[in-house]
Amino acid sequence: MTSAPNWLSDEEQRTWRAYLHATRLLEDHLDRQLQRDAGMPHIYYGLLVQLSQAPRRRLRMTELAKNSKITRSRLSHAVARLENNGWVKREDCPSDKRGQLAILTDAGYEVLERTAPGHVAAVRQAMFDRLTPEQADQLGEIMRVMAQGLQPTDAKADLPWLR
Amino acid sequence: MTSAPNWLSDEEQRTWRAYLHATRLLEDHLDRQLQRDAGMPHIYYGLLVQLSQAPRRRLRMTELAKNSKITRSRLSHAVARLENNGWVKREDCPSDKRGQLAILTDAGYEVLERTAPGHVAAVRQAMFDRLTPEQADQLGEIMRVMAQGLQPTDAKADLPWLR
DNA sequence: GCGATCTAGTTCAACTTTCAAGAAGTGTCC
DNA sequence: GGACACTTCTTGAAAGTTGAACTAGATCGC
Repeated sequence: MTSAPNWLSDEEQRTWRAYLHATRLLEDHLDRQLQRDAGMPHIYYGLLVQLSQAPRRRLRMTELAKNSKITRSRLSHAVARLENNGWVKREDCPSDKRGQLAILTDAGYEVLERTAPGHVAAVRQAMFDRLTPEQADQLGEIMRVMAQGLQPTDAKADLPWLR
Repeated sequence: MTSAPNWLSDEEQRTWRAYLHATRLLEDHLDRQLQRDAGMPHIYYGLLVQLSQAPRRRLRMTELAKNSKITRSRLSHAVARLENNGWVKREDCPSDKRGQLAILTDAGYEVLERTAPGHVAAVRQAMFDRLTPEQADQLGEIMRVMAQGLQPTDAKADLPWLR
């Protein structure tokens, strides 16, 4: 990092600022919406959604963490809390004795059934209702590009000179 | 909410999922980058940036909270921590005895000088280097629309029938 | 088979965030 | 000027997150 800093242009700064504002406001908004209506933060709700879409409503912890882009530590705490609520239960993984399966309970499923419509409405109102179809497409493409670039790959894959 | 839920289309779901992934990965990435290089989370760093750009490097707490899209409570805690680090100091507001000014110290300014280039590089690498100029423009416009829709306005302004 | 190494998941302590409550100052209306 | 409502900011406790350390089981190399 010995070269002169490559500062953002005015336009880039405006975009970056808008990105920070929009993402922060939206996450706060959804956190409050779900805390009020479902009694849990947005990310916990997302865990239940993941489980509900998995075969037999169950996933290995690591799998669930990867899908949700959170650390295993955070997931451990989250699942412990959801288990306390009776919305998730754990089982030992039969094929790998280190493994744990997180399983969506019927009670958990019912919470989703009850709260999903309101949540979708909130997402729609904040995002899709305000964007033109073209903008929604653009956003999808942009977010895919960014997500791909940030994906934690095998460290080695990024360091070919070490192979 | 008595009508049938207006579920997201497949395409919308893909976009929403990509949005969640990208924003989560990026925020985590920047948090780690700044925790490592500057010893504070991204949002704290953003507070110092705000202050550095304000006249006389100072802002009223409420102003700073609004600019940064965080609650005043959160800001109180954050500034207390930054004050402990010696990067910010507080002063009473002369014109309003309830008010507090948060002021960037020289030490705080130096932290920014030292760490800003690396942070900008991280932002660039994660976002602007991966997007075409057209996409960057689109993203800016999209984020402005979303932020505007989520702006906590006067409650009354949203409820004209109550005026 | 066995030691070295790697992976899955949890736990602990330190830190951050949230929400509700409260202290203190301002503004308004009469 | 005094009651009332509102704003500013802080505090404290509960909840959530982080990163490192740890246990247990799997896997690799020989």
